[in-house]
Amino acid sequence: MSLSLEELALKADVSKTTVSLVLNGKSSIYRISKETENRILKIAKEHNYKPNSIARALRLNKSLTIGLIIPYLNRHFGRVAEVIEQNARELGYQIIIAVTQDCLNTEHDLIENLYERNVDGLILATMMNRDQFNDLSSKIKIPIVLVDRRIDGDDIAWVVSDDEQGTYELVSVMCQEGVTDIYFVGGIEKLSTSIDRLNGFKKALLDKGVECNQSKIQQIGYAVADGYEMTKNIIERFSKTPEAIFTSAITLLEGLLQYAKEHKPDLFNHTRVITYDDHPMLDYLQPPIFSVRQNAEEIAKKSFEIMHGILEKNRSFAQELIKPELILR
Amino acid sequence: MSLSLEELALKADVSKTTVSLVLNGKSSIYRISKETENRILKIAKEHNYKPNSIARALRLNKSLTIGLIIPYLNRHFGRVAEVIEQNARELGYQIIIAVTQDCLNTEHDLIENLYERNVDGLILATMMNRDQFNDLSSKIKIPIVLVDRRIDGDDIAWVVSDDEQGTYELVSVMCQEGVTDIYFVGGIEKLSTSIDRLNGFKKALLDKGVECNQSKIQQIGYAVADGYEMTKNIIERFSKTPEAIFTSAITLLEGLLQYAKEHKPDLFNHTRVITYDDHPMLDYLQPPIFSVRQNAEEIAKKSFEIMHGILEKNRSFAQELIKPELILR
DNA sequence: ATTAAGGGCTAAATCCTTTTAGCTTTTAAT
DNA sequence: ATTAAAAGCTAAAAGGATTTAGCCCTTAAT
Repeated sequence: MSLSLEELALKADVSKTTVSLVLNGKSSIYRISKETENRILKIAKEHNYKPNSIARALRLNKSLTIGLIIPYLNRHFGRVAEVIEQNARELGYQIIIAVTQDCLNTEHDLIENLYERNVDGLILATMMNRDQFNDLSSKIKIPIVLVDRRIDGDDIAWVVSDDEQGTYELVSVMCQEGVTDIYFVGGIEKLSTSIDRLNGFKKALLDKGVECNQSKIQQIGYAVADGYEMTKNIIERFSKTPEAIFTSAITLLEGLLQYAKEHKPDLFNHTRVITYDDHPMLDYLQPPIFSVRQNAEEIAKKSFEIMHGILEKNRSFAQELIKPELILR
Repeated sequence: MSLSLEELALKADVSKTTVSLVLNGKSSIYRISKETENRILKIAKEHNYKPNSIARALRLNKSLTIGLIIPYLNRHFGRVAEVIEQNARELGYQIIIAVTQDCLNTEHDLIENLYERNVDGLILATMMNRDQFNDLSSKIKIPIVLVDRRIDGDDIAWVVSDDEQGTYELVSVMCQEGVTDIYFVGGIEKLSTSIDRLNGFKKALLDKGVECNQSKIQQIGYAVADGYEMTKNIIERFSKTPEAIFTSAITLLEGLLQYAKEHKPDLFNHTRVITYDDHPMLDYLQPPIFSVRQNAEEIAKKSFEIMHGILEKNRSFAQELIKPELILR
């Protein structure tokens, strides 16, 4: 294992140039004879030659490595990461992974760090706004594909779930059942996921002729504790128990469930709960909680596809809205 | 950004050797004058110089990169990966991640691949047996730390949850309540996780004077479908409904729940269910399902710690059994 | 017989750092 | 005044691959 071009050249009694040319399929361009070519290929195979990837990266300024920066490796992003890795591997790329914990500074540090470490591209679930992103783009000369959270812009590549449509459809189901007194338990306000889900939410209500009351909308963050807090606010602030609550992430649903268990065990007697994000365990909760399942596999596949297109087929940026799936129980 | 040693040298009007020596803190060893040193440091700072990590890796034969190979990026391994990444980052290492889907061939390919890509070490949730591992070790000249699944051997580094003890304690709780007719729904038979959990299971029963009937033990695999299958077998083969079922992973519990929902909605009326692995949603299932929570954070922390010790403090291998936590609801 | 074209291969530069061995100049000691 | 030691720095090699420019030899053409 791990012998060098030079050693191969010695064994084949040719120069390392020749070996390199042959192994890179340039025999005919450089008129290496069939005989020499076969000899070299045979010896390379016998010794299971693999080019030293570091030396290659140095020379070619190309590391076949993609940086993946996401907030957490939770169920959703874990699945996204898993599928990105598999797709990447098939095309010879490796994935360097790093988690931000939804901290903007950490995100910046990580981007800089991976950039300096010569990744060929970055796939990013970002917290940046448009200005911050543009700043970054001007400094960084490698392709960036946003995943899960988009930033508007004509030349920004992204792949996200169709959050607005998904939420719209889910909330519409409630509306069609005549339930329109729905509370919105939201995440980090400025992220596209929040904005889009809130828009879908409002649109569904408007379609039923209901103007959404601002007091029914809360947005703190995506942590479990935030879900707990927002549920608490809803239950304690209003005398009337809500007809329904929409949590815009599974973590927020967890927070809601926790609050309900501790302080409002009869919540489900009066209140329907629906949520963005699906989870298999929801199948076993009583009463049934309707949900929207994001297609993590498709999101992952497309985002690497776009990256690969930019890196190797000089395609330019692309944007993809992935259809989520309504799960009614 | 990204200017080279040579360019810095030009600006500082010294050789690149001098710049390199200064930036690597070897000024005094090589008697570089304070004045020159400061000048170089200042210029380097002004231009935010960062050494090209690829060139560095080539020269030093050290990439500051660790390969992490795990079966899936599910909740457990996702958390492990997340914490490993954070710990690694603090010490200047990057994590290259790859998933095997519990396929031994994939695992082999990945190990070879990462090894050729010059990772400094491997953290591995392996499917290999001892012979396969020894074979590998002789070929591969970088440190390996096993995580989650151990292989017996005096010189093999591993960090795993104390599966035997955890299962023992959990099953003992049932026994103390007088429930000893317990069925074992297991995973991939040859893995240490399965072996240890089964041992803990048997030991708990033996302590109560109950010899475990082989027919109550099933081991297919860790997939949800396997859990479904094993539950089906238990329910359909035996006329008497079991007093209790132990699932040895959360995925197997999911399979059980699915089967129960479809074919045996009254399962919980007669049967207690306990499981290895915890999950927040379990808090909201009725009736309560007792569980064993693995300390993913500690597992992750220790495994990187051992790796780091081997790489930088020439410590040798180490083995750590991490205490899990009983969760009684 | 000379030139041109083509066939078959390679030397050397390049990517950027790190590190060894050693050069030149100054200072101190005898 | 000579030698030895110290101070301050650098040339060049090494690490392993890729690629450009070009060498040498044979064959064909004029």
